[in-house]
Amino acid sequence: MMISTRGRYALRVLLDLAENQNEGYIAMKTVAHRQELSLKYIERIMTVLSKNHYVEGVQGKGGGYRLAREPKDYRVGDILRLAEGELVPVACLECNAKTCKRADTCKTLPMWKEFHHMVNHYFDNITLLDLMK
Amino acid sequence: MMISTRGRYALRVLLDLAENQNEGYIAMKTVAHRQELSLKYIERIMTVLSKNHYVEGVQGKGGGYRLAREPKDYRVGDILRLAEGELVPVACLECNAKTCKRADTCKTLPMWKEFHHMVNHYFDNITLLDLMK
DNA sequence: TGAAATACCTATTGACATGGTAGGTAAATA
DNA sequence: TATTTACCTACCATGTCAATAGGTATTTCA
Repeated sequence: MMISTRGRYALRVLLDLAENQNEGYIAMKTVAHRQELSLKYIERIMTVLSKNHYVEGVQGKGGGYRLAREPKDYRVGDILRLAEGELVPVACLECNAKTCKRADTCKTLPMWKEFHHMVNHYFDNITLLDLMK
Repeated sequence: MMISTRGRYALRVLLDLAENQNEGYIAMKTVAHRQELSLKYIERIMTVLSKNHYVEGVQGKGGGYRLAREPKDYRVGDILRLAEGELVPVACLECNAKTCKRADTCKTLPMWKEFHHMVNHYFDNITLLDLMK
């Protein structure tokens, strides 16, 4: 599995925020209920999004999260990479993978590389706005 | 991670067999050494390939495996699906996943479906012969 | 005919990721 | 002051991955 719940839930929450943008700050309790997700789990995911300025959080009563930019300025690829770590479908391509000594002669590596590129390109060409339609 | 070692090793072994096709039956001991893979692990992978007639195995001294068809008749997608199980990048799409009750209204599902299709299409359009070049 | 080499079979294991849960603290509002 | 919220840290159950271990059955070759 390449896309886990972390990335998928992050996307769904952001999408929820996007669709209710006019409501201002939205409590995760509300989103959790609407999306039928665990509040605690969402909170963990939002921490990352908040620290990377994908959302703005306000504590206290009446607080919550809201998008930091326009839906059209969120690329799905960025969201997934942030939530999941890297969007790498094959271990050989991980950035911290010690270079395989067979890399020079490996007949499959080019295929994996092209695939990797295709995957990222696919998700980078979809925005939150696209998903709202 | 979507493509694990099982699929990648299966591919490498088949590719090795393809490139040494004229040698007849090739012992996995040889391939394991050439590819720097664990013999025991390869054996487990080959069992599946053998049962599905991707390779023909002969026991005993001088035995080994050989391809059952021409390299051009092996699709990478088929090999990966056989070794890995399914080639599904997102859990919602697994065939045994109980249908999500949000599926009808889910705004992300179409994206996952298209992605899933793209992934399979990509690997189904590559053959062993392509990789040999 | 016996030794060696091979595919084939079953069980086990350590490490790690996944998908959460639990239990709080800090800040803001009503 | 009570309540609501984001924010923080720790923990845990489960499953998958990537092998390893130890054998058996079959075939060839000397």
